[in-house]
Amino acid sequence: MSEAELSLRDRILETSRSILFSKGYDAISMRKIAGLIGVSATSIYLYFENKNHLVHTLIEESVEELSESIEQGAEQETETLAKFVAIIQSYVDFAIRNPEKYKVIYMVSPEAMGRYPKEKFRKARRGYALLESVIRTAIEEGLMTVDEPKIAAYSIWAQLHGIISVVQDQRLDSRIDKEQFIEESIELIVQGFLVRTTTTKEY
Amino acid sequence: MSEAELSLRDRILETSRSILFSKGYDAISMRKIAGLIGVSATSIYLYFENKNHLVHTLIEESVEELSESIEQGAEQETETLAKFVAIIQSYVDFAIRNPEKYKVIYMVSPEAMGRYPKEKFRKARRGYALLESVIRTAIEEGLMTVDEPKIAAYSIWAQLHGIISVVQDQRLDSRIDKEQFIEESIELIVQGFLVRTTTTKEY
DNA sequence: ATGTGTAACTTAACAGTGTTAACTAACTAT
DNA sequence: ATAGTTAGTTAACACTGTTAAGTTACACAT
Repeated sequence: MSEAELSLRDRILETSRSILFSKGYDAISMRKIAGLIGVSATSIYLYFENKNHLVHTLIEESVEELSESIEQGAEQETETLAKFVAIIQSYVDFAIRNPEKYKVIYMVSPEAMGRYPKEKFRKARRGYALLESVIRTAIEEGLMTVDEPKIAAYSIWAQLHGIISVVQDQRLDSRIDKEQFIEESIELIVQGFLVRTTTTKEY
Repeated sequence: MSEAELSLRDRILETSRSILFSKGYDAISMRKIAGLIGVSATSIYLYFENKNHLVHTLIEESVEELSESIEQGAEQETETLAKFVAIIQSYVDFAIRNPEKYKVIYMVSPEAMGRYPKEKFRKARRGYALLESVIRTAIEEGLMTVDEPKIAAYSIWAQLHGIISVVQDQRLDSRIDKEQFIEESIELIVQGFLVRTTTTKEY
């Protein structure tokens, strides 16, 4: 099957992704996508309920790629803490290497996506599930002490998301080196989890 | 000066804010704002360069309120670590109590805002500056060990932003209690900063 | 071979968006 | 009184997502 013989549905996705990555989310319009393919704008509605649904499909693709990245990163390590750090590093690396793909994932809020089938979200949860299980193992091995591993996993992810989005949205002070910021932030986040062999100062 | 005698500029801001807080960002349109005031949409352009500039003015208002909240929170405490935690707590409290105001602050990316005068950003930086100075004091007092206080301050803020935005964008697993999530996340973030009296496990 | 049905697409239109250019009415100072 | 400025207006352009109705082409059954 040659390039030109891709199904229209696939060509729509391909073109949307290309606009999204090159000109950003706001540049995506039904007429622009259709125009680039050489088809009428309304044809898109034969394959996608509406624009939201189309974008949602793009999100799924990126989520899948991110999940795979994390899984591959985790596989490289066997020791628990190394695995823990590898997952974190894989997440950040993916975001830095694929800023636009990362951006899509957090573009549409889940409120708007709520209507779509729930099994699609399970894919997205693979990363947390992996992180959560590593945290559970770390607790068993006495390397961490957290009340709720599920909460801890989501908290790590949220903190990382904060770091990444601040960098990608250009909210950082111009005097701060981005790479150094990310590196030191990961260090700080990881430190929050490691077990203390003696008590720390109380506040 | 009665309500009705507010300048048109003020009424535009007031109405925009009210639409923003009640119906969200997407619901703001020049025609809708103008319609509610009883004036033509183009009149808005007599006071604001464009929609972006109008929204930017709203952002400034919220940034100012947030900065004041943080300053007031910090004033309540004298001891360094207590001050440190108070700043963090004030930031989170403001976000939780004023979700819409918090949302505006991060609505428009600074790329689009770059053209506006730089002195407006100094206000926004008051919070970081305060946090940074507390961190410097904490280092002097031997309570923390961080390489770069400025980076540390921005990192904390980014991590907190991640936690808050994940909660507010409804990205949390429905089984997780939001309050517990925030509370434990703050604990984890703070822990990352406290000085260790002995070495922790290496990874 | 002819008619029926359907799939894949089109055109035209609606209601909305931000923004600009040109116009008008009212007030103010010379 | 006249000229200038201020504060607003209307009309229009070029977009946006989305819907309804129409068209074309092909597959299949009689």
